[in-house]
Amino acid sequence: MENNSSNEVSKAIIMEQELMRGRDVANHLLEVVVDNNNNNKSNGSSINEEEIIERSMVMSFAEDGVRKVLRSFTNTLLLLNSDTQHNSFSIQHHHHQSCNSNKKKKNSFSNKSQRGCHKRKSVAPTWQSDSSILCEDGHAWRKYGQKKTVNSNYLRSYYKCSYKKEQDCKAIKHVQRIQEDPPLYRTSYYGHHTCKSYSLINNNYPYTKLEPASSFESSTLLCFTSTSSADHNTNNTLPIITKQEPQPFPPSSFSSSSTKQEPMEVVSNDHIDHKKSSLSNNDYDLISDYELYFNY
DNA sequence: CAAATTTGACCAAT
DNA sequence: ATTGGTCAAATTTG
Repeated sequence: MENNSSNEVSKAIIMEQELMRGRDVANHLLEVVVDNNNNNKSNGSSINEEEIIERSMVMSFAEDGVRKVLRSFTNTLLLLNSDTQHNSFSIQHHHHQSCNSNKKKKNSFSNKSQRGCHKRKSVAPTWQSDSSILCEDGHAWRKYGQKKTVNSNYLRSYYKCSYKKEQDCKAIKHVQRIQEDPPLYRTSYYGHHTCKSYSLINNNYPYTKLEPASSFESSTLLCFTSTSSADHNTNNTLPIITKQEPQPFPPSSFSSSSTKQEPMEVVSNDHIDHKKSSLSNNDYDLISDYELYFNY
């Protein structure tokens, strides 16, 4: 029995590692394909026209396919890492017209590196998901801003990959509450992770950790009444439990809404070593009652 | 003390 | 002029 459950645990860990490896490969492949596409466009070499057209069609198809594979990996990781109980959850993909999505290009202007000097991203997110909780997506994020948007009472929080500095990972996400009563949060992801990060299976202390929501909820309600003078502002912030887990590496915590996650060592490509069998011996309820919408 | 978050300033796009 | 996105100083966290 306990043997059985620890089997489940290590199986889940291995599954996740495999997924991450797949994701990394897909990421790499995507870079290659995109690079190739861009090069093809720019150099009008003197091959015959049909060949050019055909090749570009094939490459568009390839890029599209790689993106889909990448999304599948990402989504599966997300599911694997999210808490399962009682949470409605949906994922939506955005189909930007074929390949040439040159969303945020890098700072094409070297001139100034002043504050806030960046291009606005005017493109649909790579993908986004709505969830009744703020669930872990298996990546480490660093919050870098928060803003009230014009048509929402809730603040939008801005996160970038924690490894942006070290690994130049360009992944970004926005999180914003979009609904009050059945609380609903929308997380929009921009770009894919190119970092090697470690993600861990969620343990099973899941939902007990949601307490901050309570203060949030109540203050929101009181907002109209009267004496809740204290904080109007703060009740708009996301009830993120970001108090990130300080633990060094035992993969203990994956609280449902934490956005942080510690580094851990670097991925070893060739072998999966499970040093983590030390973690909780309970078995995990992986995905159970989700509503998932994969619209490919 | 370092590292993460908060918050207002700043900039580009609209 | 307004809005969304980012930076970085100040603050908090641990």
